[in-house]
Amino acid sequence: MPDSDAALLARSAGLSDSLASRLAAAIRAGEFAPGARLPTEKQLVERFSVSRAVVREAIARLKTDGFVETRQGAGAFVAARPGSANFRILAAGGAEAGLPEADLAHIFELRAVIEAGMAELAAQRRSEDDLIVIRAAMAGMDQALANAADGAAADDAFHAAIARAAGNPYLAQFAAFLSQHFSASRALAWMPDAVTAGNTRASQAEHRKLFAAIESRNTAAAARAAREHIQQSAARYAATLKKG
Amino acid sequence: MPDSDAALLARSAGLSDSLASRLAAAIRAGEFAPGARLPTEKQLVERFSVSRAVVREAIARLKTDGFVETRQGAGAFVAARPGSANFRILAAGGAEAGLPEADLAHIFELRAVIEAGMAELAAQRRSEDDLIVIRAAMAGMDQALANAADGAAADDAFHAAIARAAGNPYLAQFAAFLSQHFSASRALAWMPDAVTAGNTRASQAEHRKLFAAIESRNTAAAARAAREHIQQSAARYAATLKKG
DNA sequence: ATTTGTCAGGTTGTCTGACAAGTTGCCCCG
DNA sequence: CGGGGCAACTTGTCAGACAACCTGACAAAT
Repeated sequence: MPDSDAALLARSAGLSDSLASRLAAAIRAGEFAPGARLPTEKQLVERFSVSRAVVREAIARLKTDGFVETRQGAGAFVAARPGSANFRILAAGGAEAGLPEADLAHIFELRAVIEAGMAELAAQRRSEDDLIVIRAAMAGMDQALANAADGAAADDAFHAAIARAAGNPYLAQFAAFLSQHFSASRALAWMPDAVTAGNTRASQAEHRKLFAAIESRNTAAAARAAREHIQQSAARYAATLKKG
Repeated sequence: MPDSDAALLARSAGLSDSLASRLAAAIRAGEFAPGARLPTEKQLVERFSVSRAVVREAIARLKTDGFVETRQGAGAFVAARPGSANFRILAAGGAEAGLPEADLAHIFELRAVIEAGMAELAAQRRSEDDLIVIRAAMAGMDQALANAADGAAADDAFHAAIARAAGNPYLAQFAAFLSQHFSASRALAWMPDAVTAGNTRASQAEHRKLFAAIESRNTAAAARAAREHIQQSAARYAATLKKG
């Protein structure tokens, strides 16, 4: 980071956001080593020609991101493991921008790994109650399919029920976190076009296969079915995007 | 949330932190529905008897946590999926507190799923260069073992090299994120006690098995070996904790 | 009747100055 | 040489002001 920043921060994205990103980048680049002290608020004010309020909001953001810790009277220090407090998918750019296609493939792959592992555990641990909930979600999708209605909610419920059956809250939480990035994919899967094209029907067949494996406690088959479902979903999603 | 808050915020943890937690809790409790508008800064100032700076920092924190979005001139609005922007492991309590034993088991399980999936992909995609790096890390651990030195760094390098070989940056990033919560486990694995007890030697044998599977492109064996390694690590960790 | 332009009020973003609370280092005194 | 205490510095909070922006309503023009 240059000593004095003549090139000011981008005002378009908000001064504090710009400054926060800038400082985070500097920390990631090793410009400030873990444990080292950051410049004081006053110094940052002068260097970036912004008010102290802006600096404080930027620092606050870095705090909640786990990059720095502050001690009143002492200063702000780079955390021992900067930025490791939480896991983000979004590119540094922003929340709105869609992800590049290659990244999307990687995230689908990550999701396949998680869903396969979860299906395996669900096949081991599912209770009878779990089966009831999963069956209900499948019935909901069947009904939506018959009435040409939107079954996205039932789709969500299906995967959530499997996550619950796996009996690991962290795994479930992470699966939910990932699936959030695929709301577009699920919405697309239940659009009229997809239904008439048979995509939705194919998806439902995969659901059925997955459920059968979980019901019969066949862990290997469950993992295979889950992975297959995610991979096919990704393929259908890509195809639909290309057409539309 | 009561209309006027006579019971003020806990000053001990910082006013803005308290207020942020409070608002986040209110959102999670459904008090503010997704898309709904939050009270204005002025109203929050009056309700909680704090300055606007505190309110703004609290809102800023909620923004980076993905709970709210603000539009200048319009107001602050609850996000569509509050709190789903990032994945956290830490309990709501704080960063310092160690996790309960049951949670630790669940996280080990999540880690096993990830490492197994990663090993499988690494077995498919590893290049000759990848093998060289992995071999180097194993040699480093061998040397540390022979000299009774600390091989934790080489241990890290070994797992990082496999993550790299898997060719999926998101998967690697998440694995690194998870492994961060096990620095204590790895440090324990390389303590003198562990070495003399043969734990370290056992771990190294598992590493070797995993490497062999990746080298020979045996995906199933790689997944099995990775899972085994994580499970055994967890068992050794728990045993060491109980003794020490 | 519909559209367009303007305006006023409200809300968030930023600036400025000040004081309180806490830390750190140094000087002076014993 | 050691320790107490003070002074400078830093972060946390408060208060008031203006700028940038959004929203809804009203008036004018088509």
